[in-house]
Order: sequence, then structure tokens, then C-alpha cells
Amino acid sequence: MSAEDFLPHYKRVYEILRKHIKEGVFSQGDLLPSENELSITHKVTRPTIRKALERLQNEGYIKKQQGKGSIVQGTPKGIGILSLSGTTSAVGKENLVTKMIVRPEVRSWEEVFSFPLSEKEKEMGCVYFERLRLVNNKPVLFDITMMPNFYIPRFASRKFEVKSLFDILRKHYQIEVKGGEQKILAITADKKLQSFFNVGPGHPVLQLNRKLETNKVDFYIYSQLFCNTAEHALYGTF
Amino acid sequence: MSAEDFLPHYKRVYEILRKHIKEGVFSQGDLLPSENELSITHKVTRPTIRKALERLQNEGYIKKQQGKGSIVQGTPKGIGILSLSGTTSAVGKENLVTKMIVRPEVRSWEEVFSFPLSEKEKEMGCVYFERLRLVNNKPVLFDITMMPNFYIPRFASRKFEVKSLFDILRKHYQIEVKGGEQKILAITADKKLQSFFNVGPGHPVLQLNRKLETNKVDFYIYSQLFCNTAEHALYGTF
DNA sequence: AAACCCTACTTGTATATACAAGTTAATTAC
DNA sequence: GTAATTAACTTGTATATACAAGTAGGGTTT
Repeated sequence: MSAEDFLPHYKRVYEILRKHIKEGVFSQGDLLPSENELSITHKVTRPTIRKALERLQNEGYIKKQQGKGSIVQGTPKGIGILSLSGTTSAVGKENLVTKMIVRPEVRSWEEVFSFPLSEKEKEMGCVYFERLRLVNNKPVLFDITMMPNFYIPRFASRKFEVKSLFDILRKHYQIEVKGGEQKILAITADKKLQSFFNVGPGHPVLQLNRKLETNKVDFYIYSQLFCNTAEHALYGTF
Repeated sequence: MSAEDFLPHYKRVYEILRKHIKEGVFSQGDLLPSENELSITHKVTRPTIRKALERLQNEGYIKKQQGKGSIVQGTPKGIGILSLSGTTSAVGKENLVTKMIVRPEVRSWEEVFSFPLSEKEKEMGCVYFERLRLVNNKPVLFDITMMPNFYIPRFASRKFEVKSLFDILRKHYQIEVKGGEQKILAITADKKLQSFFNVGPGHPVLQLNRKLETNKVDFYIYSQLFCNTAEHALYGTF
């Protein structure tokens, strides 16, 4: 008996449709089955279907048009997720490599990129790690991540260079990013960044300090990113 | 007879509650009246109230807690809105001055910061303007905005140095930002930016190319911002 | 072939009702 | 005074039903 069997009906339908869109059962531009059809298929009432569709719409999977239907938009990037885009095209996954500079380890909290910590967070302990991303073997992005050592048993033993942090959190811990805040600056590379990015002094580097809010109470993800955007801009949706 | 009289019930209730929160009738940490109380007050049913509250929750005005109530979070920054934050505190409005470099004028579309334009957008014509923002009399942010010359009659005659572009769009044209995408880079100041920000060559400058989606079909706001973040980071939520 | 009309579909809005699950405050027992 | 229990509140989930408003497609008329 899977976890889905314990979900409220509207969440179960939402997850099924979301999965279908992610897996390409429905493609961008397609119309989902109508609310009446879904109601019959999933053996729930139309208001329950509408609640599921509303979630999909809010997250960017579909757009609803009165009188026409629910139009599939494809899989949205996901709120808060950043990617690298070239000056003309996006970077394919196959050209992106992740190196762990510091593997995930449990530490006590340090200063979190000038965001305040609550008492609850301070009590939880912290998972800390550093990553360097390379495009075509060229380092372009360095980031430090801290998040509470809570809700995420055995996180440090997972291998996730090839997987998105967010995918792992969602799949294994049912943790999803719901929003966040960020501070963005342009700085010049200090010695550490100069060595990471192989650039000279005075080279401009993008810095983002971010605090991501999730669906779990008191579980915020703090990260600080540095990006050499000479060849690839940082791209995000919101 | 105000426009609110022609809104669906749930939107009317949503607008009233949102206004109450913005105006401080409810403060951060307060509980809103219960769903049953609101149902009686506004003479609609509880599902209609719940639909209004769900919108407020989605936009960050409230957080709902089962068994407890709807907790006011205050007025969220608004999706897509950026502000300047000092290294230690946010910039008060009184220290921020806006200068129009180019007043809003109707032009034909130019290239919009490497975002593609649809045929519909091309047909609409474009409103274009440039602004420079100063903090404590120091220029820190320069931005170029283009949006369709549609839905916004007599926009160019409005004075909005002291008002937020988004506030004007919302109040006078019922246009709201719903989300968007952005490309972020760190560059060095070219001659134009050097003169705007009074900085030397090689000074790092933040650049953001943004495309904001609104509630109006085919109405996207394109903007390109340059920011000297030496003293003030750019701050946003999402 | 094009325009118009009508029907059947779609989503949008709303009411009514019921029960589940969480929180808080009042009451009772010790 | 404290702890436990209970009642009354809250939001969460769901069904059922009805009508409004928008879109698409087929048929008819010109």
C-alpha cells in the first residue's frame, strides 16, 4: 500500500496528473481531459478535481482557459530553482558537472549569509556542504548550502552530484521549495573565487544570498552562490 | 457603483481583506476573523470565503493553521518586486529618489533584452522609459522598461516618479504581476554606466534582464536593470 | 466558400451540507 | 495549584447541485 493511498483525494489526483505531465504523457500545448472526464476517471467529484487542477495551475504546470480546457505548459522550472543559460541557449544537462568541495556534514550553525536564524532552527543543527559546478569543464558556479539537520535522516550518506538537491528532498523527504528571498550583488572575485573560477583579480562575479522556504515548518534552506557569468547568465523563474 | 460591485463574491472579499491587511487593520501575527465569522459578515458561504483566503495565502498575506486560524503575515513584497537592501538594513522609502532619464514614450519594439516577442506583442506597440534611482543622492540603479502599449491608455501622461510602477498598473489598470523569469549577470561598468554610477572602469555591476508575466493576456513587462551593489544589495522574494 | 447560428462542450462561480482533524479554553478531578 | 478531560472552537476535505460565461464544432444559409 503506497503513500498515495493515504493522501487526500485532491492531492492524489494532483500527483497523478503532475507525474503524467513530467513524464510526457501530456505535452506542452495538449489539453488535459476535462474536469468532468477526470471526475469520472478518478471517481471523485468535480470540486475535488478542480482543487487538484488549481494546484497545478498555481505551480505553472497548466493554464486554464474558460470554455476551452486546461492547457499543459510542460514542467515548470520550479520556484527558486536556478539554471545556467548561455547568451543564446540553455545549457544541456550533459555539459554540467558537479564537484563536491565539501561533502554534506553536520555542523553547528554558522552565520547564514546575513539572514537571521530562529531559536527553533538553532536547536536543530545544520547540514553544510559546498559544490562547484562546471560547464564544458569550466568552473562557473560555486555554492554553499546550509539547512537544518531535521526531517532528513541519513542525508549526508546520499550521493547527489548527478541529481538535483531539490529532487532528492522532494523524492525522499517530501520537502518542496515554496518560495524564498534573495539578495543579489555584483562583486569582484576574491582569492578563493579567483582560484575556483581561474580568473584574475577584478573579475566581476555574481553573488546571491538566498533563503528558501519549504512546505515543512521551520525548514529553510540557506545558500550562497557565486557565479562567473562571463559566458553563462544565471537564469531563474519566480 | 464601484468596480467592486461587479466582482465575483470571492474576489470582493479577497480585495477587502487584502486592503485591511495593507492598511494595518490587521497586523502581523493577528488572527483574521474565522471563516464562519467572515461568512456571516460578508453574507456569503464558507466555501466562497475559503476561496478568498486561499488567494491571500497563495500571495503570502496570511498563513492558515488547521484548528487555530488564519495568521496575518503582513503585506508581502509582491512577486517580482525588487528593492534595495543595505548590508544591514533595508532602505527606507524617504532615501530613495527616482529620476526619469527617458520619460514614457510610445516606440516600436526593439530587441527586448534577448527575450523573444510574440506576433501579438509586436502588433501592440511599445511603451519605453528609463529611470535612475538614487539612494542618499547616490545613483545605484538604472533600469529600462518596455511594455505593450495596450490596456494602458494615457499611461505616458502619468507622473509616477514617486509611485511604484506596479502600484499604478494595479490601481489604474488592474494589471498585476503574476510571475516571471530573469537572467542575472555580473558585468563591469561600460562608459554609460560609469557615468550613471560615478564609478571607474572595471567596477562590477549587476545586470538583470527580466520578463514579467501579468494577469492580462499577452501583456508582459520587459525590463533591464543595472545596479551598483557596492553599498546596497538587490533584494527580492519569489 | 464564407458567414451565421446553434448546440454541446468547456471552465468559472456559488450555495448547501457533512464530517475529519487540530487547537484552545473551560471544567472537573485530585 | 496542577493535570486531565471535555467541549467548543478552528481549518481541512469532500460531496452534491445549479447556473453563468466562454469556446469549439457542426449545420444551415447566403
